[in-house]
Amino acid sequence: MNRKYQPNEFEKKWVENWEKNKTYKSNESNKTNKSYILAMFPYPSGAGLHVGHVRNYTGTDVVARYYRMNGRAVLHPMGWDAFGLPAENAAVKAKKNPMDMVPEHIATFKKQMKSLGFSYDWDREFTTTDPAYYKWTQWLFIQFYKMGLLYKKNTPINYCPVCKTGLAEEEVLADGTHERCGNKITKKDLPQWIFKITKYADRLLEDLKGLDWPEGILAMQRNWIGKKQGINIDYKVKGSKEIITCFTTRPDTNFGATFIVLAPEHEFVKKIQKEDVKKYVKEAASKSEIERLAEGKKKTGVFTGFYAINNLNGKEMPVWVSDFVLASFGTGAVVGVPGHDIRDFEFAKEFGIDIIRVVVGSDGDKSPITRIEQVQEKEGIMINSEFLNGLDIHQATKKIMDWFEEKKLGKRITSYHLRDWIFSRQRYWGEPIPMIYCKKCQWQPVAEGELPLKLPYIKSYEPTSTGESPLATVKDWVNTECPNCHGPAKRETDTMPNWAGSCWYFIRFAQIQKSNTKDQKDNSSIENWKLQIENSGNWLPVDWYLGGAEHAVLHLLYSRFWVKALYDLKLLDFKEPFLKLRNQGMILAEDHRKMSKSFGNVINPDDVVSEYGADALRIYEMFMAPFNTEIPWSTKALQGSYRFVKRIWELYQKQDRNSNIKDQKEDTKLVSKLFKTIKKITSDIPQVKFNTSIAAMMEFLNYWEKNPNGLEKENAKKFLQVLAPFAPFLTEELWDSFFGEKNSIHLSTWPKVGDEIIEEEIIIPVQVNGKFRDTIKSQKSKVKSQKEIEKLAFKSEKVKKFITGKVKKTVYIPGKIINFII
RNA sequence: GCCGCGGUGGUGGAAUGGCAUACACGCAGGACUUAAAAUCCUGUGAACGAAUAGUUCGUGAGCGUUCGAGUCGCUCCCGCGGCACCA
Repeated sequence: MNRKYQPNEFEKKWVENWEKNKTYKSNESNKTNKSYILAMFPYPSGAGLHVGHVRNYTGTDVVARYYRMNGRAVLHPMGWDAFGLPAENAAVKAKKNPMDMVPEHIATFKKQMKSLGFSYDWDREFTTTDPAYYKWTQWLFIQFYKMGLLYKKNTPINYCPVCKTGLAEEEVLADGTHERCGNKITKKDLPQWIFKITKYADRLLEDLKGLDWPEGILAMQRNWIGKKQGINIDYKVKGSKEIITCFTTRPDTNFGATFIVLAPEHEFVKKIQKEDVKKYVKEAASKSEIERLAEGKKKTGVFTGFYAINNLNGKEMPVWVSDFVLASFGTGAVVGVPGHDIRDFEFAKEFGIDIIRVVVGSDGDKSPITRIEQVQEKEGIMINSEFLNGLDIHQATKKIMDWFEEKKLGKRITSYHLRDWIFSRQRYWGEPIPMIYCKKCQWQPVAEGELPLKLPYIKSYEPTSTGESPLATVKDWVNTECPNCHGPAKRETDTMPNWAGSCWYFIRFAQIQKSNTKDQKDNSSIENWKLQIENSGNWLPVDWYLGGAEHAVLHLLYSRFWVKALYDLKLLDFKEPFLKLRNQGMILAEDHRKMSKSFGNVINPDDVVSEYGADALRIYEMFMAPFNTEIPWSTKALQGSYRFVKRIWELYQKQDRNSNIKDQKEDTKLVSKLFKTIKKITSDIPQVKFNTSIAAMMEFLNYWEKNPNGLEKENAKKFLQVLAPFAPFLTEELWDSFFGEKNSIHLSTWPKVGDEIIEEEIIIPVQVNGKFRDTIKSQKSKVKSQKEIEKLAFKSEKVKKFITGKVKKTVYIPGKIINFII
């Protein structure tokens, strides 16, 4: 009768049982009643599952279980993101081939995930390194190439000298280091496959409006896309046929323009034969971007000897060269307005260039600008600007843009911070790029029938310093024939970045259905793609996506881009991959540092499971803090969650399981409290408020323990049901062994509770002059009238002593509060 | 500098504009025990106070709106994250 709580005794049994019965198999869906609930799939590292993974996957699992019990068709799959630098670097370190190592890591991850009771439909599992998967990744690459979204170009790119590969802008952190390995990035000229993501900049920005994503992530994507409205203004150069075009967002200040600055890489600069200019350009080129930044903001520069003419007033503006102007932004040429731009001011001061005030700000200061504090970058009214005088800067901007465009001296331009996506990696462990180079026919895609283009198993896969991937040395792989003219040709030897596989994996989960893969042709072709989408059961797009915020401008941006391109190819009928996104916060170590092997502060979930059971770990991680909050681990607090789980177990053991419902007298207050708890959990889970769900259950348990037999059987079962998403093992065991239920609790129907049953005492605070003085009890269903409340309030000593004068006004909100103003 | 998020007990945190500090951890006292662990019970924002009487103060600071503000508005301060010689 009195079984002790020993989770290890039954957790394993249920893992096997759920697997055998395919309890979590995705059922048929239809568009109106489906929930595709997805956690960002992991890179299976050798370290095994981290407690941070457990937090993310438990939260996602709670949501999936909740919707499943609420009668929705749920797709909740899991797979492995195994290509890329981390896997390869780990393999190099372990002196193993990644192709051998990855399956071992996956086996560990999978075993750990199962022990934690995540309700995945394992029939849909796959790995991005499976040729059966990446043949489609390659096929998609070819479709994008054919639609003109990819081009190959020799260009200076960010290069990690330690990882020996080129990188995308998004992979370089603000401090100039590589986001994977933390080493400093350099620049290197390499021929690259480049994705025209900038073509989609506007749509990537616009469509953010319809997404239910955290504000911070939306802001980061908006910033990263960095859309700016401005104008390109053409300036004639005195004594030359050259025209210098400058991009500016502040043409309103153009009457204050006193100089022009060109980037050292600017085309016009290359034509200048002046010795000091050549010297300056050479020096600038030898400095890396990081060195330039390290020099601080002190302005350097050299005068070209040329003057440009300001179209507005004929003023001659000296043309300078300076490395503070970036060739990669705008036109690589800037018109200097030192009165109204801090950098321009610094430059003008440094080289004794004129400063003209053209805007008066809210401080009313009209005096000449001589100090940096006077530089007026903000709102204001135009002066010294002829036909703009008296306008505010926004009106002036519009007016002068119109003026420039009418005179054909300028053109409105939208600029973006977003750069095209560098897609080549000079590494072994990635999808081979399915392109062939023929001297006669140039670049040709691999024939669809040839896919997958398999990554050869090779011994020395370590990165090289030649600027080529190790595949370049595999001669019989490289040398091939041209798909077009059948002459001799060479394969592309660079591979795709680790983001490629994760760009569309959520689509694959929906496509794969074990039952039909055998009959269904899986060869990469448009027909098969469309067939698989048709047969995919309307799961797409993803309804709930949960994962870390670190992917804000990487995976999340790239996936959105691919989906939009696929929509344009009519290969998908939706434009956004992830409708709702939620981030989980990081779990720090107990010492408030990051968990790291080198600090020796890592918590292994396996150890926690074997000591406290999976349910206690799940409950703890959901209870420790709001889901998106960064929080240090606490073993003490974990023990508190363990006590909670154990007390539930023991409470059910105490109950008299043979008692008949009719014999038992229910404690109506307890039932009312239970229903209130159920209501709270029902509304909390979809809001990702797992911590307060558990607090509510704890509160209820504290109360229930005073009268263990106070609930009849059906109600005692309801408590288990709302606990089930959080503690799947314990609830299933009690459901089965205590209540003798034949079907899984996880497929049972979520308890419904109406308002009418919740009868409870409510407390009405009494305030005098807004200060709380006493309380009056009332019934929720029969709230007392103002007169009754007033009568009771005036009887209270606590209230009476503060009513020192006449009551001027009484504020009574029925059922809420009464406030006497004296 | 710009963008986003936050600041509540010793700690993690709770609170549709209406009893601030739920729930948990920790701590203190007690029960059980030869003892410890485990478990259970009680207490636990601060100040004054013998008090589990009572009063005052109290959600980063200051104003404001309101009968009433942790919550709404304004001005700051601090912390975290992202971006940045971006014209």
